[in-house]
Amino acid sequence: MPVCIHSWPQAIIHVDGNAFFASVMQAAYPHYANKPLVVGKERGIATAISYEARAYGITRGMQMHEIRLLCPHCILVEGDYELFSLFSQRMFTILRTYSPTVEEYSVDEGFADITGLRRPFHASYEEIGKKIQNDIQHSLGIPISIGISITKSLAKLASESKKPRGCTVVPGKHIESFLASVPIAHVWGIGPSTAALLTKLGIHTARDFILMPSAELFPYLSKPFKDLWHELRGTVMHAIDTNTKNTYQSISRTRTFAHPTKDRNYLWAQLRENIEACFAKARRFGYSVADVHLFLKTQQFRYIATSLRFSTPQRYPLTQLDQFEKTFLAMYQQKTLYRATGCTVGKLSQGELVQSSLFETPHKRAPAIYRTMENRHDITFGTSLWLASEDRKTTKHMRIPMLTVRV
DNA sequence: TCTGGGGTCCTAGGACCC
DNA sequence: TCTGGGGTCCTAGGACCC
Repeated sequence: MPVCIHSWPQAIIHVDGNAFFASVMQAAYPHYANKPLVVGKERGIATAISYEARAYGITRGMQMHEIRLLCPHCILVEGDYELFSLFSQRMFTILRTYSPTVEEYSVDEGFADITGLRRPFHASYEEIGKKIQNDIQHSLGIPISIGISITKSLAKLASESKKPRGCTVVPGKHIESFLASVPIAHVWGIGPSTAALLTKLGIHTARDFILMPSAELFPYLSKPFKDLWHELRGTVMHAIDTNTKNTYQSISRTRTFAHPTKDRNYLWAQLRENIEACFAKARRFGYSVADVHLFLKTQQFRYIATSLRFSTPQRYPLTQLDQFEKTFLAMYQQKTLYRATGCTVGKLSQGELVQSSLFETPHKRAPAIYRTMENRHDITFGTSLWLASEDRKTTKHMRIPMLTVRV
């Protein structure tokens, strides 16, 4: 079976904002332009790194103090996520002036189907790609990389191959030669585990991968990787998904402590905050919650976890507090040092709370209490005071009045 | 990579049923 | 009671992404 089919059965473009968060900050604040800049001050680690800062060897996840050692004059800023979202929306608006079939894959990257646009634009696909790139650069002031090929997976690899400001075109005829230069571990969808497996099979490049016959390869692979094999050979397995994301399968919240701790009250307060945050987000999207997954993470990166299932989906964690606390106490061990807690809620259902079952105590006041909480940011639950006492070392003027809740 | 946070999808295998 | 086979549903956990 030949790998190459026609050069352009369809044309898919991948648009990738280069160092997106850092580039947006540089575009929005001209005095940051062309200077080493790192976003992520609020979390203490590098989230996005401008190309000027990369030259100093700064990498993702690096701590702020390490960054200062490498580059003392580096600008460290907090992320402005509303600003990033605004730039993102404008980037996609520009893309939609070329094609209605656009997928917003994430805040800083997307796909579009540009099949058949050569005639109306009197231009090659490469020229169209460069035009989009220039439009975005001129109106938003941020650099993007472009990849154009015949499937999403190939277009993504194409845009990855040259950053920043690359425009790489891979027609069907050139798939094989292009993929020869792509190490298997760099392929979108191949992680460390699968890369190790494929290497054992003698596959080192993406070209090796697509030239291995399916009869030999597929017994080792699960569905996503079989799909990827087809995508890289030019068969569309992943259509462009134009639906805007407004639903969730799960919502999670986890926080790593500034300092690891054994303190039971502090841990419970932290876990409680994560639970509240998950439910708050769920309510914002109109969800009730049937599954709650709680975990403690030890300093050794071990997870102790428990899942709970409600027969009646819940909107307010307050009504299940006793159960959560019992669960927490069952997981907690005095002598263990913990670094984080977390909560994931799942089995989300739309709509108002249905009638409580016979054996679950209804808490009629919960909605009113939560409405108060959501309108009054200076009020918090009693347990959060433990957070205040622990954080007092670093936070000088934290004001947390207590709301005593009896249910 | 001495390891932050928020997601999705897939699969093996157990439970249960006929 | 034993033996055999097949289907569905669900869950925990793996793998991967930005």
